[in-house]
Amino acid sequence: MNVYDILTERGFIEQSTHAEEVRELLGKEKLTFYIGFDPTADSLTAGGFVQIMTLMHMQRAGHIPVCLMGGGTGMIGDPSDKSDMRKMMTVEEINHNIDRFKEQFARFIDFSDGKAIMANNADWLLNLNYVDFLREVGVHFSVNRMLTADCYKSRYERGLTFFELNYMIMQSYDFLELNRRYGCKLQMGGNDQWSNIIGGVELIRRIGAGEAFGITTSLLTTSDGIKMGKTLKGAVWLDANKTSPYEFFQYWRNVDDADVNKCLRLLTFIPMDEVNRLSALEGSEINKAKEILAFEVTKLVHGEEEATKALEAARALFAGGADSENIPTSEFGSDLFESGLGIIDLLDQAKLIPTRSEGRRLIQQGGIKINDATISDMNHVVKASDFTDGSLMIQKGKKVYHRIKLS
RNA sequence: GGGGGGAUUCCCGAGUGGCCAAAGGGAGCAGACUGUAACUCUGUUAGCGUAGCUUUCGAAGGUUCGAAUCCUUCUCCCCCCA
Repeated sequence: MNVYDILTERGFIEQSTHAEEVRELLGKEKLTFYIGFDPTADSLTAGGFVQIMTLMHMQRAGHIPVCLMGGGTGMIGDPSDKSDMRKMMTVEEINHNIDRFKEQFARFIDFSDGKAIMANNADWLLNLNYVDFLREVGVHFSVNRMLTADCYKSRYERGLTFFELNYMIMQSYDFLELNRRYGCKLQMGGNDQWSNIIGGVELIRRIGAGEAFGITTSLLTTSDGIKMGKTLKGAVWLDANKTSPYEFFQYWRNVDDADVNKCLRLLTFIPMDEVNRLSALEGSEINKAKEILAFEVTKLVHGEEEATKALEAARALFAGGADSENIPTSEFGSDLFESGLGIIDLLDQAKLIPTRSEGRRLIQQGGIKINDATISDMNHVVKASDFTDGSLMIQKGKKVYHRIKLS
């Protein structure tokens, strides 16, 4: 099966510049293609994982992915989808982020024997000669046309700087440069990148550098069209230090019923007939599908061992399973509880609340339980005698469980 | 360069001397209902504490018993004209 068909079937593809031609090309030759990533944070997010899945599908089909780090474009910031200009990042921040990205990519993509390429557009963007660039590249862009692009349209009223207007040109130039360096013929990216991608495709074609294609993929949004991958703590990160495997697992375990199908298609390699069977489950049965979804995604990102731990912890907490070994836990010295520790202090020290006021609020509203008993007094004191076998369970709200162990 | 408008708590957006920690909506959190879902309803959303106190309305000063609201300077943004 042609990888284009696979991507279509799984719902990755949103738009293609030349659907039939690309499909044909992907079926008959080993194609070098690229996806760009802006190093705006020190870890990839759930949204970026869809792009990684795209890379993986393509690599499995024998094509050669180029992971382009936006070391140069990151210094500008993509104006699409941003209501205001993104804050400027320092070179140090950007380089640090790129290093983290590289580590993460290495977990998903095989870079051995030229099976994939890592590139950084800082290599060619930072030393561009302004006049040469304008003469070679700038002449091919019509400002009138650029302004009609969706990503700029929204900015037209709120203001768009020349600085940002150049983003599209730089990204287009990236494609040209990759085309020259590696014979890269295809650029993929999230659907919000459509304008920028067409820019590159047109540039290559106009300059006479041969054929070029673009494909955009589905964004990870909920059925309401809102971006997925956000939690109270911010984004869902792929970095285990920023989002623990358990939290990561729980995020997918809790997606809306309506989003199960999409997540299974985009975030796992589960065969489509199985995906369809799972997402067709009704009522509480669909929880099985969610569990599989959470397990599979966590396995891809954090490995099977961590996924199993997360699954067991979740089952222990929510389904009354026996093994509670993998539940999120903090250890405290037993001397802390000799004379008793205030409930607010405990929540605070276990990092379960951002402020003590939040803790009081939770208690007032009956959102805190210790060993299954609701705590209604905010002056409640937790004593050593509350521990069973040196362990105590705190429940915050309905879904957040945290165990305190004495050390 | 000239003229006009604006900057409010996570976001949007009211508020034009005390009744303002600041309306309303969004989003989040909690409770009820549930399937660790959705919907709906209720509560809640600066901090510390339960007496109240402290910090907050772009920044710094000033007027006043008292300012997010008035004055001065500054920074940034938008619009119109050139």
